[in-house]
Amino acid sequence: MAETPAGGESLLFLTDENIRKGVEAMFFAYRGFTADPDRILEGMAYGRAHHRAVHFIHRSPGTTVGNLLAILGVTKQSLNRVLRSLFDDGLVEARVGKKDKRERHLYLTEKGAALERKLSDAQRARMRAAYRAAGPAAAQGFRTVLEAMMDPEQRRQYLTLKEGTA
Amino acid sequence: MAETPAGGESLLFLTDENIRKGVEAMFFAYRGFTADPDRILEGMAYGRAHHRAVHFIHRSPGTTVGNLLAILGVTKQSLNRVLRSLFDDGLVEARVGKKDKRERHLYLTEKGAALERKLSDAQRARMRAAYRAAGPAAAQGFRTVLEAMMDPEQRRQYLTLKEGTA
DNA sequence: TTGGAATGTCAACAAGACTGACGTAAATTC
DNA sequence: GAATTTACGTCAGTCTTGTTGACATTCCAA
Repeated sequence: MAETPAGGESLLFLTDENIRKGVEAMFFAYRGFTADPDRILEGMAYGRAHHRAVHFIHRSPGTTVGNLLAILGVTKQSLNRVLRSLFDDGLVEARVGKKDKRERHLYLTEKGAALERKLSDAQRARMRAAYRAAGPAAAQGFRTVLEAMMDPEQRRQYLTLKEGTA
Repeated sequence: MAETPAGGESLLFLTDENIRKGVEAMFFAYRGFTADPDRILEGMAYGRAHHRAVHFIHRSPGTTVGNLLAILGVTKQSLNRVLRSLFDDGLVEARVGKKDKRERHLYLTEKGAALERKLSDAQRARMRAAYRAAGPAAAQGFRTVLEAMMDPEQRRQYLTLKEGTA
């Protein structure tokens, strides 16, 4: 067995054991990640699906239904159910496209923006606490690994978003 | 506005913008994280819930139903549905406790272990590729942030598992 | 003008979670 | 030894979020 290579590049961090720990960390952390918004939403007539829709509409105001479909990776029937309730409750409004009148551009209303703020404040508070506790280098590593874990298509969308509104 | 503090401890990585990127990275990465096992399971009569059960039974052979309940954070009715199908298909077996005969200790059969291997190999392959691409320091940071993001109770369970079978 | 794209909608269904209620056996406590 | 609590199973019903399939509308583009 080789000792830790002197020239850096130790691959000891790639053991099955170490990888499994990463898998379990991801499982437990995701529960924490969604816990706060879930708590806020329970009792309201909304769930995680509404949170996601509201998040990405906030993120990319004027996005189309089709675009949102691609980002969320669900069927239009599924998204439509969510959007309809958001329309009905006056959280989201759709404006017919100027160039292409088939498209609906989606925007948050004041009420929708308020909910979005409430949800993302809660979620960000936890993420910020974790970043602060772990430090800048760890936070950077965290993002690097997550980006490497995405499917290429998801990564493309993530990066597009990242640059988009910035 | 202050410039970057010279004495280290820059808190610039805690901006809303940076935190939001972390949130979105988590969202997209989790899709990748579950994609491979999901693909394997689709078509079989199983889903993500079965994967989780099989994973933790493999991880802690002889664990009790109540313990599994606590780890997975679901109701007994929900878990029971999953366990029943795993029993029926001969992937998991339950042995009555020796000391406390109310308890059922859960074990994977050969067949169950084979499925577990198939699923976790796929999931680990992705995690390993991400680790390799990101490097050891990033991998360490990744775990640190994830641990800081868990609820205290989840973290306790995660750490117990970590030390448990090692 | 016609084909295909973008969208909406109806219906049916499945997985996976939930609550509530009830039952049984075994352990623990009084 | 009786009463209570614990661990587990199960029946029944509900909710959210996802799925397919089918069909209509609108409208851009070749």
